[in-house]
Amino acid sequence: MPEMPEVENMALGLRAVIVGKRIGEVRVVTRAMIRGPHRRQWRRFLGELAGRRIERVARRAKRLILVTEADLALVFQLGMTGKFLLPPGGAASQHKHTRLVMAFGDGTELHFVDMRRFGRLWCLRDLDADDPDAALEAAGMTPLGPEALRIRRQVFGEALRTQRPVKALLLDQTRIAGLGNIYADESLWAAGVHPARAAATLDGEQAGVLLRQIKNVLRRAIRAGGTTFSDFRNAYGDMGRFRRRLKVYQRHGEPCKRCGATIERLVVAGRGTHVCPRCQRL
DNA sequence: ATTTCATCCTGGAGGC
DNA sequence: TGCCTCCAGGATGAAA
Repeated sequence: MPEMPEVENMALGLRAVIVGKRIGEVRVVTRAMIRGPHRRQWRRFLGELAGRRIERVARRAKRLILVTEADLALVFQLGMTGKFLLPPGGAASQHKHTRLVMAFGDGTELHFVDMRRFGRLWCLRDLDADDPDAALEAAGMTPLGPEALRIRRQVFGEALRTQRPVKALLLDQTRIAGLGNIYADESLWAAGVHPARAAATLDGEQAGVLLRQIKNVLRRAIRAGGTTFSDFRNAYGDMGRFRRRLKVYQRHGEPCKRCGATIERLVVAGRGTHVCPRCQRL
């Protein structure tokens, strides 16, 4: 389940390898993943990529963006299991769940692999890589809130003015963009806030602590290479190292690392939620 | 308008 | 062993 730290690590890995490469052919294996205004003409759009160089690899929240010459852009929304692989054997090692193959002029290949097919690819033109939001919205993508690592305290406070559970707010990409289920649970534990608590009941100090912990958890997860549960790998196939640093996620039945109470699992905002009943009071 | 819920999809887990 | 059912989980669009 790639969240922002996983996508950031994918972007880092890809950037080092594919920026400057010239695209040869793009083969779409699963065309149902194609979105955007050029959906009907996807074959033509992908044909236009041929011969162009990759200029940038960018990230916006959980979306990974490849920008080519002439400002053509491929925006990947990775869903549950989407990932990129740079198979050393090229086409010979195509994976069962490969959905798209980008072949480069030098003979290497980039594979997009997505077992559960929740991943989407938006094809769009005229993307300003320094400020992609306008183009993303024009293409029909859901508008995103501020990046979780960049959101300012006051904006976060305004987002909290709702009776929804605070966890639902953290998962709402239109209010704060980048968190998913793992890092929402981890941030709430670090801040000592119960996920089911109505967001608006946090006072100013608690809101500040929560935001600091969100940024802290995300930064540490990025540095650790992300979290691997079943499926995440970076472009080289390596697993993330953050899993053993997790304090609550998927640790139900085990002791809290802060107080020793038994971690519980419940459902909040329709999602499996992990909480220390002693450290995180309602 | 705001919030919840079903849907998509597959592999793995658990029941019998 | 093997078949069956159930479930996770991000984003979306429909329903409440």
